[in-house]
Amino acid sequence: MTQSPARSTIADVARHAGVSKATVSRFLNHRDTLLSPGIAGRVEAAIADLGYTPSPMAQALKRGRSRLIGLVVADITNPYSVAVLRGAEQACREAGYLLMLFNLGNEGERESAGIHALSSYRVEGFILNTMGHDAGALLETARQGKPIVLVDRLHQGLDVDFVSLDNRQAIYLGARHLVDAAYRELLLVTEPLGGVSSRLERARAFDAFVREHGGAVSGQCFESQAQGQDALVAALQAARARAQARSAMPAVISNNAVVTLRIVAAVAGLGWRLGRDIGLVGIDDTEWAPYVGPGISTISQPTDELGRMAAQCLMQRVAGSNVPARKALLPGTLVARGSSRQ
Amino acid sequence: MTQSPARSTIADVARHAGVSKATVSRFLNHRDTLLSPGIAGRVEAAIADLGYTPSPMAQALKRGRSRLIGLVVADITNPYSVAVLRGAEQACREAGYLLMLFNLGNEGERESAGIHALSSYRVEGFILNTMGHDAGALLETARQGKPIVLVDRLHQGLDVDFVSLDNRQAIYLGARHLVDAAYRELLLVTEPLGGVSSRLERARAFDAFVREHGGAVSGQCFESQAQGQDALVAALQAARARAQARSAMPAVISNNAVVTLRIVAAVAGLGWRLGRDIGLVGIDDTEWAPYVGPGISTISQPTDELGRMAAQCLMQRVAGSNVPARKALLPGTLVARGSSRQ
DNA sequence: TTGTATGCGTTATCAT
DNA sequence: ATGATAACGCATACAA
Repeated sequence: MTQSPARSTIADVARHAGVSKATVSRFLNHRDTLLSPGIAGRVEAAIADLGYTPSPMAQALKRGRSRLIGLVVADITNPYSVAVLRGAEQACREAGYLLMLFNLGNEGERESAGIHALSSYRVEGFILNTMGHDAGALLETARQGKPIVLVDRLHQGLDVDFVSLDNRQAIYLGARHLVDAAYRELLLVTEPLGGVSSRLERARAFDAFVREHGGAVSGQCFESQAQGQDALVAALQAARARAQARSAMPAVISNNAVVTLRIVAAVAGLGWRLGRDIGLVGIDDTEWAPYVGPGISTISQPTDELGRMAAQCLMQRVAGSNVPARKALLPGTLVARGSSRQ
Repeated sequence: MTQSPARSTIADVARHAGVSKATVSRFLNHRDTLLSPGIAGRVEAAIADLGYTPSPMAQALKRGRSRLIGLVVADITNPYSVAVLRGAEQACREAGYLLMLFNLGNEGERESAGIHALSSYRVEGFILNTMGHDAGALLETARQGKPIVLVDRLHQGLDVDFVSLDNRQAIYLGARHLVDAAYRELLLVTEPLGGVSSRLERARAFDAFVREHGGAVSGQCFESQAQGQDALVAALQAARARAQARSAMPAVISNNAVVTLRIVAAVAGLGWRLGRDIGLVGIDDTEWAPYVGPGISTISQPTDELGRMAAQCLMQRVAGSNVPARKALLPGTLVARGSSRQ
């Protein structure tokens, strides 16, 4: 493997074109304003000749701007995170930014480490989809004037842009759909609330929905943990018993795709059939939803939009905008399938 | 939002501790070898006081080492890519490297742009999971002495480290399992071969398997495209017809999770039942595999291992190792479920 | 319009 | 053992 010449620098170009480094730099940055016709051509040719590309590192050092955006996700394995990531990456790229990714792998304590690592690379802003269990590092970067956009999860005491599914609308959409399909005993299954804003909001919206429907509809909330399949099975059985006691039909609203699979497993274990013995609507529409059991009804999140919007909010801030913190709530859409047929 | 003081530099620390910049730098880099007891303490205190962190940008500029690894994936939406990414990120982080991600979004032509973008940030090496339709940029970076590790897909004319599922072993494992379950008419469904090494290898292994079994087992290969569901349905029907003509059972081997879902959809559309009317083993074990139909039998790839190994190979190269290009083939494991019960 | 000189935050080479 | 200084690649204030 022939070790080829190191990549050329602005000095090389200058020498090659017989001009000064400053001139080359000007050609790069102020081509239109300050430039002499003949020289410009020579510089351009030299750049092409040497295949010169500016070093973003050096530029960052000089300008204090890195054209880098930091993205911290709680768990890259979560399809939701990936979907958002996708949209965000696209928007950033189109704006000439590159994304630096930090995955917490569900170890929330590492959030601070992630922020610091990215921060040290002088990223110009952060997109965060984390639990927010580490307010310190965040407050610090916010105080340093680095823009932050929160996705899906709000963090306490942090007055920054926020992009999320309209949780209330989504829960109402799903619950109403179930009620319309004659289900009357509802169970919201969520991962442990644990102060996570989106989960709390959904739980609250669920309560509100049930309350608004007086005695006609009754509902409970169950916090499911990965290890606690037995408890989930029990909760399902209890819900069905309550329903049968008043000759009603039970149905479950699932808080995300991971929980949906847990419910599917529990239902299968009980020998029940979705849509016949128990209804189900899950938040997050996945590629497999149509093919599990009779098809899982879902509330689809506009994930690409969420990612794009997060990135765009951030770009505005990076560009200097100083408007008050915004909250962007995007609506979910219902995809009805067999699991909620009456 | 109070614009807090800019982050402190090595000069600040030096002033604070009443020493020279060089001394601080020494404390940071050669603490053990050259150091006076008292001074060290003062520097350490100053660093703690000011919350100083070195700027990787400046370090990169000076050292020519960025502690950055570039990861280019064909499609971040592909669960396989994500799984590998996960393993790679972890290994990199543990080695003190950060990952810069570039997603092609299935637009292969952007590969060159991605390589160049990352390259300009002076990443120290590349992990690539792409189609390799753009050999130019790759050859160039290889010639620049930047290590490259290919994951899953080999690129022509590029003699670099390669980490992948043992495709032959995986296909044989799946095919033998189906034959053991009394399926005799096999159909390999893959995305269009199009010169993608992993797909070609699997197709070849499949052919070899069929050949080795003489007339007892017969097999065909079908290239499925996203838009061509009808063609897939027809291929399935044809396979079943061939099977029935010799009173045998048909079964499908799917090349990856995306194709598996297409097959599931086609089978559902035909009103067939997996495991009864047609067998199925899919490469890639996903979270939903147990819950689709009677459960999808799969060949599970050691994705985390693949990612880790790719990263570790790269780290070795980055550290200067110059051993000949390696090929690491990791075995898949069979997860038998309802879709292949005889 | 172009060139010279300086500094961004580090590290390394010289001195001392 | 420590300090002054140059250099990494670039952009800019200033001088010409």
